[in-house]
Amino acid sequence: MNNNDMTREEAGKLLPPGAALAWGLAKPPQRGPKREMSIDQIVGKAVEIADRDGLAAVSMSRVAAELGFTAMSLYRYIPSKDDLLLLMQDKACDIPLPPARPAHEWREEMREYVRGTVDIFRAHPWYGDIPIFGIPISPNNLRVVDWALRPMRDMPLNDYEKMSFVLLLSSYARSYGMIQRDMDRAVQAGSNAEEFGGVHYSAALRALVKPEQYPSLHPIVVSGAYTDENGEEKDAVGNDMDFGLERILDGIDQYLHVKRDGGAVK
Amino acid sequence: MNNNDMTREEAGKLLPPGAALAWGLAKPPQRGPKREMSIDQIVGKAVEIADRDGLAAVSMSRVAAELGFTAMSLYRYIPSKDDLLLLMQDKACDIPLPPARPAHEWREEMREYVRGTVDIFRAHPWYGDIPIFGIPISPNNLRVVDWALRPMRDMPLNDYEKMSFVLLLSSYARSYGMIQRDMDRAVQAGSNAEEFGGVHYSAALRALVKPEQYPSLHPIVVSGAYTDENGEEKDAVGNDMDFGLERILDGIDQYLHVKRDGGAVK
DNA sequence: GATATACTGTTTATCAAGTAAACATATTGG
DNA sequence: CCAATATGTTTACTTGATAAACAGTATATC
Repeated sequence: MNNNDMTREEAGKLLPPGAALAWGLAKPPQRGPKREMSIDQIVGKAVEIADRDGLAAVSMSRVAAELGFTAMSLYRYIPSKDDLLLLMQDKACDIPLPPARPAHEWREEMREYVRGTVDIFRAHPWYGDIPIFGIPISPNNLRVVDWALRPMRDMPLNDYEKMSFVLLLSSYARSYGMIQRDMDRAVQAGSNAEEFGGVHYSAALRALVKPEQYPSLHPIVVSGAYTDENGEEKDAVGNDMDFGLERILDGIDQYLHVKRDGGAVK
Repeated sequence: MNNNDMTREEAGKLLPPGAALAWGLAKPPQRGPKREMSIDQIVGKAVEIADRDGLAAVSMSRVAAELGFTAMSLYRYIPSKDDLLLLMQDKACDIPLPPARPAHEWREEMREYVRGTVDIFRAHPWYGDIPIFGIPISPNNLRVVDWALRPMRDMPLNDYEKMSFVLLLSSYARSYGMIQRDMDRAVQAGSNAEEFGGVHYSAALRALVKPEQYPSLHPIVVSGAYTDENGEEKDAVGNDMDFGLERILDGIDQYLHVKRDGGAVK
């Protein structure tokens, strides 16, 4: 099928409106009064509010109010709140990427990708709260996917294998990003009030997680490793994120060897 | 600190109300009229609604109405909607676990865990839509964590290493579960209406994802692997989920070897 | 057994949020 | 110049969570 000669306008119609906006597929209006806002401005303010007060604080009225307009005015720019969320998500992905590395440094390049992704979750704690609608389809989000693929450009892998590795890395990055975010929050809240989750939970869980029902989990709850008290002393092998990540990289590495040498392992 | 002699009641006070309910930490009322509902019944109905019409369809009024009561009556049982969501999540984790395997079959046991987790996402497509509040603290959810730990019971790993491996497996399972869910949806929607995402997007993305801006992603979009058209023909190495999973298992395996043999690889 | 108490489910009432529709006003292509 | 098309605002509707007051009911206690 020859879809390659589809115009950007046509493409815009196939995408959800928010995605079309993110791609800049919107004919600038020819008549009518000058616009007093811009999509960038709106999304920027929304991100600002979410950074400050969380995603739940982002309402159409709040965003509009902080820009000095009424809620309904936003709908002249963005057709729905879901679209605003998509645009926020894409904005959070608008980060500078480090330069490419030589092919043999693929492990380090993958590490950079995972760190960079985790950093998005830390920089914008609300990022992980946006419901996932499906595969990424917005421009900056796709640049991040492209980044994930970059270290594999010279690997003898087919497209599905590459996508599988992207999934491996990105799902780990997401989960770790969320954990990291929660830990950031705990630190912040812990300094202010002693009211935070983890510590309280660990006492409760020790009373509830019985060895009979939870034979494998029990010792880990008792030791405090489950609720992650004393969060630092585990840095023997590198930090927590790196440990899991290196296992993934080892798994990838091994596959490459097997595929090249036909079964033998390094 | 000697937290072990905390009573279940005391523990309940430290947990969010929803979690306390999930653990059954609620003194049955001594006076007043007989209760006409039960928590199980409410949560069951909420799950039923979510299974049928999605998480957004679960409102206090809808749940109450389908049980023949008013919205406010639910608050006599569950203090807030967030608590209801936690209970739903826990209920979805109430699944039968396969019997333990001998230690040397740890790979298969981990596979079973990942498959089982993915199946939760498929059985309850709303499961992944529930916002994550932190680490699991409800009983069935923790049984699943215990399951994940089971294959590691005899491994020479410290608690943090075990938790890292759990994170590795569970984050992969979550991401793959969500993808699988979306694919299930696409199949369902595709048969009814041709209106579904993936296929439409792929045409649009081919027009937008230019090789200059997306050098690594472009070929994959063009081939259709990104939007996952022709979802089957990639079964050369086993199915899609297994491929990534085997890399994780290889990574774990290798670590075990290195740790035992002090650096050498199998 | 009477009654105060602690419950039950209901009714009524807020409040917030998303968004449709109608409106007055501002630009600009023809 | 003016019809057409925008813009931002006002008004209004809907849905959802949940607080508060209420009327009826079972039990503990006297």
